[in-house]
Amino acid sequence: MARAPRQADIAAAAGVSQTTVSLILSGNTDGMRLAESTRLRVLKAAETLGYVPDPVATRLASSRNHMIGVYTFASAFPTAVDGFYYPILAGIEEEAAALGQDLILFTGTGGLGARADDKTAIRRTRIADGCLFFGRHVPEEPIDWLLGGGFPLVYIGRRDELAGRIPYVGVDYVAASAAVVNRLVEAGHREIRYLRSLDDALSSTDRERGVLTAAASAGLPVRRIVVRAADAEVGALGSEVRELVERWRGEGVTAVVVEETDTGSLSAALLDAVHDIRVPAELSLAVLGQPAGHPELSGFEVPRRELGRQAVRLLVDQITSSSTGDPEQMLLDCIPITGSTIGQAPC
Amino acid sequence: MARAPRQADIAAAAGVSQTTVSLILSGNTDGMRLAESTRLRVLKAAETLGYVPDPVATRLASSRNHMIGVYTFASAFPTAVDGFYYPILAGIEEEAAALGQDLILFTGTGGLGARADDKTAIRRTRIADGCLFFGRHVPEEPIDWLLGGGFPLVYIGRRDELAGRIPYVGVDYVAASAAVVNRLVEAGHREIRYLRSLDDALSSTDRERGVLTAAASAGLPVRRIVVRAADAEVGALGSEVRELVERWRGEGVTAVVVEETDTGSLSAALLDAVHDIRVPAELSLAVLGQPAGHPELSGFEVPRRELGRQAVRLLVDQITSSSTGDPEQMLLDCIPITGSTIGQAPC
DNA sequence: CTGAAAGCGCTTACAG
DNA sequence: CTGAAAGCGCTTACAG
Repeated sequence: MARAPRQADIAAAAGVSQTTVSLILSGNTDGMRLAESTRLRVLKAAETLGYVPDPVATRLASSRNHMIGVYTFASAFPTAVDGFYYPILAGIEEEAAALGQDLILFTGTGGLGARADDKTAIRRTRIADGCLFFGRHVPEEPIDWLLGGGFPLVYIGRRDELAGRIPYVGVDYVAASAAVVNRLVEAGHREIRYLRSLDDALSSTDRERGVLTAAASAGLPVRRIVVRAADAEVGALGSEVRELVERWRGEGVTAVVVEETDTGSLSAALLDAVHDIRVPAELSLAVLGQPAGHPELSGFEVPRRELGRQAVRLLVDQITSSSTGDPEQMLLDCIPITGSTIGQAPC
Repeated sequence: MARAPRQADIAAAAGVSQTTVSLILSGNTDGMRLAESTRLRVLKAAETLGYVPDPVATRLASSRNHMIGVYTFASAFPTAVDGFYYPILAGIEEEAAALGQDLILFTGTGGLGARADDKTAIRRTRIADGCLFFGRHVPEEPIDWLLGGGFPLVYIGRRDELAGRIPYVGVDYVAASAAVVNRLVEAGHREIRYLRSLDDALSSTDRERGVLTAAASAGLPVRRIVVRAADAEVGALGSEVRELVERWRGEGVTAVVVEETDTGSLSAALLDAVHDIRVPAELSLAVLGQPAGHPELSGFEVPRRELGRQAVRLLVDQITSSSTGDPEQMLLDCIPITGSTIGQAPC
């Protein structure tokens, strides 16, 4: 079939120049006196020919394409942790649609078929007007390169690399975790254990900071127990946690606080381990981040969808204002979950 | 800071022409005798300057940018039906990464902030090398327009619109559904009910065709019961299905086949309705498409991840071969699930 | 062995 | 009121 019509075709049909067509179609007619009849003639011709602007050419000429990138360091759709990432992506898409932005998912291979390194792949994000990054890992060189070039970017999750120059939308895990411990203290718990995974991500260390700070100001030495959740085989992790719980019961522990990780394996192991224990009568349980499908668990929920939405807003702000001020960094509050697994401490 | 380097900058740095840079970087040096030293000098300069080809310009000049679009008619990340779409998207991403393609998610608003119609939004997909479409809806005009222009596209899900000219990757629901009924027949069931939603999508009518055909060839009049699953309020649907099940028990029904829809509301309602019934001793159950989290249900599973993967392969095939032959259309087999909800019919 | 030139389809000063 | 021209950053004949 015939090739797609372009502005030149419309110009020929309407008897004007291609420039005039561009001006009229873009609505950019402010400064010009234009015969209304000409305008209508051009619009009619465009309609008749079925004209659609070529977005590639538009972008090349105008350097805005209303596309924002999403770069994930692993897979954007990891199978093991569906419930974790999906709401974030959903929030990103929702807000992007609301702001009229298309999304480019960078798969990390760099579109070259070859196994490109992060460096090349990350640089490719420049095709978009700006980019969202997420993943635990900050490859400093290419991110610094983008930042230095004034390329708008926003990380999802708090970041302190590159001297704090990375814009991000994170979660206030410190406050939320402290609040959970306070709640336990108010319910009379004094022997509390905090179960966390072997993980140095800020989302983990921030939680720990909140727990330990709250415990300290309540004059309470919370014991921190680290298990190698992420690495452990499921079976091994399960029996490790079961032994822990058994020991704690002997030690008079009345409450356990557990960190939720992206895979949910640690909280799952704990839930399994307390299967025969009456919760909260015999033992209170609190999660720092609620796993999907467990609305009964007391603690807090991570505002994942909102995280995605806010990240898009921040990014689009950056793009449209092109401000070179301080990096935009913000923390979102978690959603407190009352649940039914925190009870009064047994006397 | 300085603008992004382009080929001209490399050319200046290496003391060659921009053409030579383009040739060397694209690896398009077959027909030319090129001093290895020049080649290295250019590559070095590109590396030093941190050159990244502008994909927009590349695309405008060469009509390839290693990006494939994903156009969904609603949201790509609908909240209600996570389990349904997620594996398809995961498959798309996986295969796209394997083939070195980035993904553009078209949000459907057309990138203009304004509420653009499908027509405009769909035409925008032309920015990519090709596009995957999914959704129950085929807006014939813009799709025809893309097809007519030779734009590579693949639908996810079987389509018969536009005189069968739409390339797709679908699922062989007819065969899979027939197999389920055959299995019930072999287990001695004669009074079977088929529960389906009020839905005219091919994925629904194909299932029905399989069920009815298999029943007919077994000499068995399967009663087809249509409930308005999709539209019904959850409560209303629940009680409607509960009444049905009660009636069926009085009629001596020994097996129920239920269609799985994207929201899963119908199978959920059925599971709830048979809560007090011993399955499969008193009643056998089969699902035409297994809902997440119910590995015990007999029937088949839709190969969703594979659907995404194959769609990408077909699309990339189209893009790279630019064949103008018959539309590529393929059906994937479902995965039979033995499960534990089909038993021998009570005598 | 390498470069000057045209062209992809637009936008945007600039000139009448 | 409208158009000729340059330019966005590439690729691709074509010419030496």
